Amino acid sequence: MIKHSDLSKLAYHELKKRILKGNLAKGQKLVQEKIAAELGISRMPLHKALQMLESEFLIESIPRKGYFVKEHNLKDKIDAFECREVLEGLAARKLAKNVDHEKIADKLASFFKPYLNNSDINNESYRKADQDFHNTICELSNNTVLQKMDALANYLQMTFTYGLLRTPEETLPEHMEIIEAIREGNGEKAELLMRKHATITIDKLEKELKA
Amino acid sequence: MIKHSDLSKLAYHELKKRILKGNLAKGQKLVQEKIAAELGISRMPLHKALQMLESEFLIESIPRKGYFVKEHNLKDKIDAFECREVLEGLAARKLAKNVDHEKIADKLASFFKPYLNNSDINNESYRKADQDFHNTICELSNNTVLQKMDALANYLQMTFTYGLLRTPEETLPEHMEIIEAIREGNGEKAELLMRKHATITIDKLEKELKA
DNA sequence: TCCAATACTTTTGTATACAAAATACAGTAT
DNA sequence: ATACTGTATTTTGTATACAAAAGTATTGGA
Repeated sequence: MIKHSDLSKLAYHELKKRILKGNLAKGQKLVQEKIAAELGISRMPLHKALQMLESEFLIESIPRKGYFVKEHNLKDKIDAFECREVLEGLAARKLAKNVDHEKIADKLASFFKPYLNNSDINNESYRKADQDFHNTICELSNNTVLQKMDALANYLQMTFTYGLLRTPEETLPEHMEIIEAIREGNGEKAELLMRKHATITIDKLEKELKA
Repeated sequence: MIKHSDLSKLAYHELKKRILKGNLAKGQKLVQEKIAAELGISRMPLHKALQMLESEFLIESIPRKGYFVKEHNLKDKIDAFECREVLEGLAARKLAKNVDHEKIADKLASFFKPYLNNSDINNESYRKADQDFHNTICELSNNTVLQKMDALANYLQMTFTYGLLRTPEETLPEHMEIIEAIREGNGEKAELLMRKHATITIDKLEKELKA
């Protein structure tokens, strides 16, 4: 049990939290000296933290000007969701074709057990299960590039979307269908269902964009 | 010897070049002080460059140990290619559904004009056209997340694969088919063909993996 | 009053210095 | 000879200092 103080990681997590909580306004400039003083560290580890946040698209750097909190509009969310659609489709296909597809299906199903035959679903808790479901699918995909990419796309979408985009009543059956396709070992079906699952949400977002 | 304009960017490009050329062996440790002295800069801008390379999966950092040139095996290449398959499929679909799909098809076709009805194709030059084709598809997709992600996946694959994986005679007709689907405005067909195009290459890579 | 040129302040980019951890090494005990 | 241990060296992590660019305020002129 070795604790590395690692100031840059601490700064990274603190700033990430602030951006997500909305404590730092979109478009706001992040003055290095100011933040460093606020966090009680020097600019060097802070700089490392800022670069990590930049590679996650949370902030952006303009040379000789500084770092700015990125503004994410609906279009960006849709873009991220579109990528997630195809990436998680790929992940679902790979899981279904995995030799352990039945075990994997069991694990995925476990996230939703509490909500089956339940007429009064707690939104916040279901949201967590939904997140676990999508994350696990990519983690088990056995594709390292996919894991990193989906984390990004997923993240961009999650971060700036508070609450559920669709109701548990709507998405729960879709989730279970995907899980069953994986259990059957039907890769093409699993991919198709996963993509359909995402497409419905994208359509909803696009209607918002037009409105 | 480097002019004082943007030392970190210059260091980034220099190191990237060295890694790609293979001047830096895979797994090799990058001692900061040493490289900084070599490039004639301090550790601060070098550090920035190292972090940029890390976010591109070219090197990896182990806390308190240092940065190491990443080793990319065949499995990693296949992983990257699988992501590219679905991401560029998405891009092709979006292009076909774009109002300007005919113009886009013309632009894409222009890359391959010199090779049509040509029995003696120069491999190196065709490789460049192939790269342009794939890059342009993502650039025109009008999806910022896709653009960045595909650059990564594409990059990982390109970097460590010298030469063509399949012959021009084999891939040229596939490219033209994709372009025609885009010209027709048939998104589903364009996506399907693009994925098929990638899948054939993945199968080839997977056979190598087993051998 | 308005504009522009210039001085001043702030902020980023870069270099250097120092502390702490990791690594290499030598010497000792078994 | 080998394993262990304490010490020296190397290397990373962090802080501070300074130079250059960007931003802001001020002053002088029309």
